[in-house]
Amino acid sequence: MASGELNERAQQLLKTLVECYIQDGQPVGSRTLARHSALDLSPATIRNVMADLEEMGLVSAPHTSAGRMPTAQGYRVFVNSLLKFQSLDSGEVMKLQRQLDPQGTLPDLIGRASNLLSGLTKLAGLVTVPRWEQAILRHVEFIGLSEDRVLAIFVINDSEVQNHVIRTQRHFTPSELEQAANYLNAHFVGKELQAVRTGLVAAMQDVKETVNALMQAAMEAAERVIDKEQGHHDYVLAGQTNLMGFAEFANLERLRQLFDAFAEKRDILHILDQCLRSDGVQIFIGDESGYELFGDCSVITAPYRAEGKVVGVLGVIGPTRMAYERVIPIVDITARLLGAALNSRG
Amino acid sequence: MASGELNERAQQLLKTLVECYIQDGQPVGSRTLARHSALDLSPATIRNVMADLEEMGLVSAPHTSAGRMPTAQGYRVFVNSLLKFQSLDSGEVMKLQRQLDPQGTLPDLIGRASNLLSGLTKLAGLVTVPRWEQAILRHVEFIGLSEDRVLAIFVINDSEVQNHVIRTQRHFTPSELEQAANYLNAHFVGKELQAVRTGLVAAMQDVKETVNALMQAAMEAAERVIDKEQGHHDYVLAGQTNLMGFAEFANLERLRQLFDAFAEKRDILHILDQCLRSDGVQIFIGDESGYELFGDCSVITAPYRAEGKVVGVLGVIGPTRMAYERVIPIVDITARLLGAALNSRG
DNA sequence: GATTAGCACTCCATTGCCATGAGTGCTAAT
DNA sequence: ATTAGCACTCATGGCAATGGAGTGCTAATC
Repeated sequence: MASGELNERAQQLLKTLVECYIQDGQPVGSRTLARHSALDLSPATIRNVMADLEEMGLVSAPHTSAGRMPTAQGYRVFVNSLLKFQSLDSGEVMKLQRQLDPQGTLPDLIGRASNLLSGLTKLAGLVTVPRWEQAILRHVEFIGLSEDRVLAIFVINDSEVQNHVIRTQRHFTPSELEQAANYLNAHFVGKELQAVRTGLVAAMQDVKETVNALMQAAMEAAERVIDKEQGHHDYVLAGQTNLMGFAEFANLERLRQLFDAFAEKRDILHILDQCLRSDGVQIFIGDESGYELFGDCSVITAPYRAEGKVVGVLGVIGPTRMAYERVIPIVDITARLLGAALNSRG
Repeated sequence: MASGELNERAQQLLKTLVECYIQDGQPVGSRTLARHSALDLSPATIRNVMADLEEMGLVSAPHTSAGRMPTAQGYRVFVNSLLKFQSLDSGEVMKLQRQLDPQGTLPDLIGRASNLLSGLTKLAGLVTVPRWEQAILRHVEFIGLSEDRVLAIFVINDSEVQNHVIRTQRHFTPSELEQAANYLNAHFVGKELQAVRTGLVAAMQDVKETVNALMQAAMEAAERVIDKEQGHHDYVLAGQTNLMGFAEFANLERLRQLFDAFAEKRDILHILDQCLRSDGVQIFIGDESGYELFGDCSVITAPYRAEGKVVGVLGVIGPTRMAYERVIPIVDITARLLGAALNSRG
């Protein structure tokens, strides 16, 4: 057979091979394949096809006399063109919707989403904390705490509140603080945070000397707010213990690396970030993510939106040997429902 | 030998037995014990003593022809009366102090403490989020968000801010909101949160009808704040992966139960809560905590204070076979230093 | 009377061995 | 092109033999 293309039959066989392997995690031999594929072929024929698939790098055998298992590349072909999604039954969708009702705090909602993902898929769930691209200042407030400490409260977008303690050079009276807050509210409410910063720099030159020191401090606080708003990537993980069930991670050292990566967050966030730009379900199989660390893992992600804009990513991580046809729709719909929940908090 | 008391020699032997076992995790035999104990005794004599210790339930042998290992009770005697703490070298203390400088946000500080604990002990670190017993209202602020949503901001104690979105029956104008906030600030600032609640109930009857609906909503928000303030136990965990190194947890099922307990938080918090009332380092060995789940774990905790009052607990969790003489002082000093850091945040 | 040497005994862990069975590749027949 | 047949490979599990670490007991010793 030409090494370039996969004929109908080879595809069918690869499909059932992957399915079998996903189901019970053991190399599948020609006889099993013969029984499970709808095709009416003898094991011997199948062995020939397998040899071809192996040459193409889609399957491999752990040793001479074992069956074949799919390679990362094999999985890739499988999900790209052979997979038929399983649509969720409406009961499950209802349950999802119920669990994702928009009540409660934002972190709570995010946590529930992550739990849902892990619960439904029996894998580890990941949901990034949403980040609105444009952060619009709604309100500023200063409250004196002690001699030299002022609490600055920034209300951003719809209901996000950030507060920072500012250390000031001298004491400010309540009326001074109010005056400063009024000034800022009058000039900057409704503006984008970045604009606030640049605006503040300009304003510094006009405003009377008395409050200048405070303004300076406020600006620092604003920068911190911007930093947090833009740089503060974070995600919520759930069900990591689900991963311990899989034979793939029976090796404690392996498991430890994975869990360390979860705690370290950097690498995971890097992967998730890449998905912010895509606009549908994305699938990383094996080390396609670029990290050897995730060697025999797959990551399925989908961005979620609020008011039409992508504000975060959610997904699951598990062994490459996962039930893609089930997991992918779950990730997809969870992203939609989380988006809907965010909108209806509006 | 009488089964009641431990003579000098038996104590000494128990001590070295525990030390040896802690060091390399394997049942220690009479010969090894003879070599490591300062006493000049033959293995045969030691075997006799061991038989006594076994009868008392302080040591046990996994099978006939193996050495002895300490039971939970044996560990208990060890830490209660045989253990000599190892004082930390000043370099380590300096490092601790440096890492725990009071800069940054509160959650950040807590996180660093937890990391330090896990880093120094190579176990899992636990730090509860501090909870000030008295929550004094410093400031209230209402900000209109949309037709029927108002953001309520409560500043509590020194620099803690809580915010809640309230759904209201009708729209409130900014001046109405300001009026309501002024009223609350005038009457309740400086009061304890509980007092605010009862005060609000009383006030509801006086205040004019117009803002009544808002007040009602505010009261709900206040209750939520109180709930969160009082009921919102939480802790920060670090270095859980350290536990994977220990042979005690080589069993994946065992490890999973443990990690699930970390994620579930309930049981862990329950244990930590018990330590709030004690006032020094506390040690749970094996299932002394009351949870079978922590069968071969020990938990070492110490409460930490701010302004003289206990506000939280920190500690570590690891296998019973841990280096108590090193871990205990570390937990102790970390609690002190965290307290100091909290105080100097002013 | 306490301590110790000596000895028989127990039990675990390791090793080597063999049988089994699942599965392959190849070749020749269909 | 497909398939039956066959020799070959390799992982796995059971089994017995072996070695070693350590014990308990008894009798000798200090």
